[in-house]
Amino acid sequence: MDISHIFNELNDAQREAVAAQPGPLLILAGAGSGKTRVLTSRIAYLVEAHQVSPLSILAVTFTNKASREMRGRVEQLLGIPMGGMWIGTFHSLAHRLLRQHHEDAGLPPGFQILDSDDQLRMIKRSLKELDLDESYWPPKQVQWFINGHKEEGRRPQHVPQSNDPQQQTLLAVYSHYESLCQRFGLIDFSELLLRAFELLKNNEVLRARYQDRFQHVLVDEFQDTNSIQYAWLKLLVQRSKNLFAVGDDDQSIYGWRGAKVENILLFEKDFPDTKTVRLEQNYRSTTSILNAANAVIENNQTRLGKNLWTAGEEGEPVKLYTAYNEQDEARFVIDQIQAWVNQGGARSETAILYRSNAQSRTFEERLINVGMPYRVYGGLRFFERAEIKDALAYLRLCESPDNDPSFERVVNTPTRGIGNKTVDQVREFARQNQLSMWQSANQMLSGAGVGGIQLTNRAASALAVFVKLINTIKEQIREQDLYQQIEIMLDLSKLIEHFEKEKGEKGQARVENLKELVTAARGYELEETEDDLPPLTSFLAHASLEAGEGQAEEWEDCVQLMSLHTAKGLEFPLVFLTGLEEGLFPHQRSLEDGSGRLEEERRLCYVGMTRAMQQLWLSYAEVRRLYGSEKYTSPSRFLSEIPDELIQAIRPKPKTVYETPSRKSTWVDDQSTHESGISVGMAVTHPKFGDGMVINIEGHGEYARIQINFSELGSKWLVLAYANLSPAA
DNA sequence: GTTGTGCGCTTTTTT
DNA sequence: AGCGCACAAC
Repeated sequence: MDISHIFNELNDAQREAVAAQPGPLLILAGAGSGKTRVLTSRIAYLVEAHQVSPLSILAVTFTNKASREMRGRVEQLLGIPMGGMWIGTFHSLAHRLLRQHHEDAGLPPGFQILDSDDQLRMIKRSLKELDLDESYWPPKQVQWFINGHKEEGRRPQHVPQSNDPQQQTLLAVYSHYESLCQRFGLIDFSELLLRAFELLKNNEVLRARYQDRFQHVLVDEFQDTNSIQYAWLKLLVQRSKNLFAVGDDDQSIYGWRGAKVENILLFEKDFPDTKTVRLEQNYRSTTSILNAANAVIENNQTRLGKNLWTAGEEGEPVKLYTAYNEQDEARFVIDQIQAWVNQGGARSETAILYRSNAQSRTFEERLINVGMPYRVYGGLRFFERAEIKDALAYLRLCESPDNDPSFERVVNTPTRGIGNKTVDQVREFARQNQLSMWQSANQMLSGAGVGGIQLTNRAASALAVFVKLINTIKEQIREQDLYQQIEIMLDLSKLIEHFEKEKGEKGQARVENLKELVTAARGYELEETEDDLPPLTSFLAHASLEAGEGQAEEWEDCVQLMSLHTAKGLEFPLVFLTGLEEGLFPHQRSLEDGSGRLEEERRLCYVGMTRAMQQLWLSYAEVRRLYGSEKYTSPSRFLSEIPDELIQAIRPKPKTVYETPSRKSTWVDDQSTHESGISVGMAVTHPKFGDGMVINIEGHGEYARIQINFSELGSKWLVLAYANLSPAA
């Protein structure tokens, strides 16, 4: 079979990786080195050259988006649908395994997934039942504790004994939480992974079956795997040893949520005959950008070592703008984008990156001001919105009434006279009798006064209305199409009605979202799904595992705003890396709790810089308003790690002494006074544009251009000779 | 059951 | 500063 079409587009290192003999393979793929191409080509190669059946391939990614893209690209490469190939996120694959073998995994057939919100509620409930005060035991921290242990594969009984009373209490909550979940067949995200791991570990027959089936396992973003994910992979390839792992230690930025870069080192230890291939040729950035990024990452001590190079052109030097404050920073960045657009560039080719989401605001304000379209990534996604979660809770309750988080969520939404007191009583009754809340509600309504808990008449009748409502919905949606089921539920529950009453645009948006849910369901039904679950069950699982895109993607040409973490894996011709200030980036928190955190920040900086294809702008503000108060900043240490000759500093005013004392050579545009006597910082009047302040001067004599920030129009570049300026009164 | 007030916190994000 | 949350008053 002719497989040249797979190889044609690859360089030597890529080819070596793609065509390597089966066995453990570790691909260290630098930023922009064609990582995804290698991964997809490998799959295509296995199928075409080695006649490997798609059925025996398992490919794992971290996000649903990445899975979809990978499947699409493989299918494109092979020209055939790859329906039989298992490809998905760790969580979705684990879910699939658990659905198929729920009995072996000790789960009821209708087990439900808890998202982190639901998990938090469940933890709060555990705290309450154990009589622990939430202010001493912050639920978030308990959640962190529980997930941390699960991600390390530890059940409560595996956590090392400790005399620390605090540890013991946390452990007690962990145990209690676990028993609650088990009792009602609820599974949180980390549980999904842990259960799937234990399923294979403890069940020899199943383990053998999947080890035989998946002859080839491939993982993307291997540096982001946590302990349990790696353990699961190891178990799967125990026999075949055919694990193809692609990752980049320099792009490991999720250590704070349990990812273990060390897994890359362990890999070579766990599989002694591992073949390691380095992909070091970068196809994305100019030499200037790459050199600057390399200079930064070189400061990390714990690296496997890798040096990215490019055959591309040198390009423009990386530029640094020192802003007065965050507004000046925003103004400058957006002026540059404006200029880019004026030269024919697209807005969507530009990205503004920042360390923390709070920084987006200043940029947004400015963008709105100049009327430039933009899109902010991050924030609540579709399935995370309150109204959507309400609707899903109704559906879940109809599907599996013992789902307590859903019960609590909608028992009084819209309000129907079931207050806290009543809910507490139901919860307490459930606890005493080891029942779900749904079961409790039913029993309390029928068998009068069991267990000494007595509902008032009013509460009882309100609760009865709710129980009846759920039963009615259940009855009405039987035998209906998925989207009709949702429509019926929305109608009977009066959810739409409820949000319509909500004042303002917000209520309007919520109603829209609910209608969108119906549309989403319609679309979902048409897709072929990989499981053979009832549509509603399948849809609900899908909703838990995939949060959905931010906004419905308007394909308008707009500036992209996102955090550095979100930018990983993306690329843009023009990139602004903003807020390079000590305490902000690297973040204060990382500086405080040491142990490798700073190196992770540096990797984050590296990730940010390597997003840029043609031009990279760095910026920081000398004064930044944060949490209400103004703070004088000092430039990020990462800036001083870039050699002077690779960076060009541009400033709006004469440099002051205290910053970047090391960088003296290349102040290209620090010209602050023009021969005519006009200088930066001077207030001037323009006959047409009015009053403004000079913020930048470029060039000399009659060719000089001058940038003025007009009080009414914002900043503009003018040719000084024609500007006809006069000193402001 | 809804509405108002005061307090505390504030990195990054996926599933 | 701004938001979300918990509790108190209507």
